[in-house]
Amino acid sequence: PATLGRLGCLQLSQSCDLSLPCCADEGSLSSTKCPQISGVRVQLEMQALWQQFDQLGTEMIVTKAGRRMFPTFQVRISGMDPSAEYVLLMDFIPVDSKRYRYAFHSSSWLVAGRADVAAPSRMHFHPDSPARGAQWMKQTVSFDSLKLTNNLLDDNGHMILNSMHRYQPRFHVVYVDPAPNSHLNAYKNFCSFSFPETRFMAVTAYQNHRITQLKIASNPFAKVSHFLCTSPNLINISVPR
Amino acid sequence: PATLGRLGCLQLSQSCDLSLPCCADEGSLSSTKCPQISGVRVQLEMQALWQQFDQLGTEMIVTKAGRRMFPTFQVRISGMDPSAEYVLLMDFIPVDSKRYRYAFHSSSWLVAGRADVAAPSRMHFHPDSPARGAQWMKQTVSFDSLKLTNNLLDDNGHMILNSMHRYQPRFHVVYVDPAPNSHLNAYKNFCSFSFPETRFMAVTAYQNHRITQLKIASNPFAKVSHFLCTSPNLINISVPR
DNA sequence: TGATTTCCACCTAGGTGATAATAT
DNA sequence: ATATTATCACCTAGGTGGAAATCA
Repeated sequence: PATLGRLGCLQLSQSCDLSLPCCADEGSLSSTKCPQISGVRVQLEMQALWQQFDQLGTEMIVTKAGRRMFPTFQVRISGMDPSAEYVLLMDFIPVDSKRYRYAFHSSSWLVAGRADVAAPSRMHFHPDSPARGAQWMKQTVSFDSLKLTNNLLDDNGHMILNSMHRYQPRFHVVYVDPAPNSHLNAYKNFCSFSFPETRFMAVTAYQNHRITQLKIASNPFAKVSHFLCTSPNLINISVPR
Repeated sequence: PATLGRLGCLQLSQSCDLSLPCCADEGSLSSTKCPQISGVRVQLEMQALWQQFDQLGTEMIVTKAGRRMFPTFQVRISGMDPSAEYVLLMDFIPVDSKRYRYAFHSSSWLVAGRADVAAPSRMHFHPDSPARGAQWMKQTVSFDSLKLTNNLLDDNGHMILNSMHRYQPRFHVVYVDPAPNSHLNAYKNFCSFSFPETRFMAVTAYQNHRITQLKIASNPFAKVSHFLCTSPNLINISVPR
């Protein structure tokens, strides 16, 4: 990420209001947005896989050193101004103010009290930022370099999350306005997208065995994946294309 | 590489005139260049290693599938306009019109006739192109994705070279002029750099054993490198930092 | 015979979940 | 008890030169 001074001051809400339907396109109020933003459309990649995880209750490992997400957050973008410059970012907002624990006997998540003090809120800039709309729309945009950590003092630019808390990934498209004083209407120059099926519980170790099995079956980096895919006693785990 | 239509038509010489000293900065005739180009300075990284290879007579493997260069061509750039947009590219020009063969008994290269028909001349765009000067100057620019092939019908965008021919890598900095009709003075909008110590012989298998040994000693991907670095009978091979 | 191709063992580099040890 | 940490074997992915086979 180069100097991003021209982005202005983005005002993003830091909580997910569940009383409103969490629609995939929060930027649909096109009349309030600049033309470089108003037409932007975003499609989640690997949606079937995300949904399969979501049905079981997605868990994402957080470690001190930082751990990648699986599935990886990937989107396909359309409707950008091909010659305009954009910055793409992600953040994670708490789904609620609760701390959870997993009840193995009932295989379900229970509320274990109020949320811990919020972890330092960070933005993850896609490393190709800034780039032109044509570049972003050319192919799938992948956040595979994004890593999750539970280290409050993390110095590697990873996303800091509280273990045993639920999070909603959020994706932002910011138009880099070359005009002077563009900060005066910065609110017109970005839009945000949330995909409910990408919500997850941050954990330091997997709790739900079925999540573990689906990770192994679908992540090529997880060990003995080839065997498990054809193992008869796990035949019920099917991995969507 | 995005659409590069604005680059105009570059006229680059396709031969290396050895009657002139092959200086590192061919773009020093600053009066004929635009301000975004005239100040550009380029420094070869790993120069000591390049020189060590050059003294032995550098060889680079070419394969049908494409092989990376070692050492990798890397440069540090200064003097760009931080906010101007540039494209960085490389090409390879024949050092002479000769075909060579290696005489093992004398451990030297002999002329084996006139050059074969020239391989299709290609440009390799640095994959980060186009980008602003600030981005390019921030850190070393590495062409580690560049691959060499001897396959005349290569379909992977690799650089096509004739085996047993000598080549001079060349590096180009192109200013992406946003002005209309910028093609009219495209010759002002780029500069080129050649580093004599990066010349090499394209081969399908190493000929000079000392080159093989230096590759093994200095390339972390070459096998048993750790052992060879400390092996007493190869103690004469020192790898510069 | 010299040059090229194919295949391979052996690396680097780094992403996995399992496990055992440790912390709270 | 429950949660976290460190370590590890085992993967993916891909860059090496060596050796044997093949080509011209």
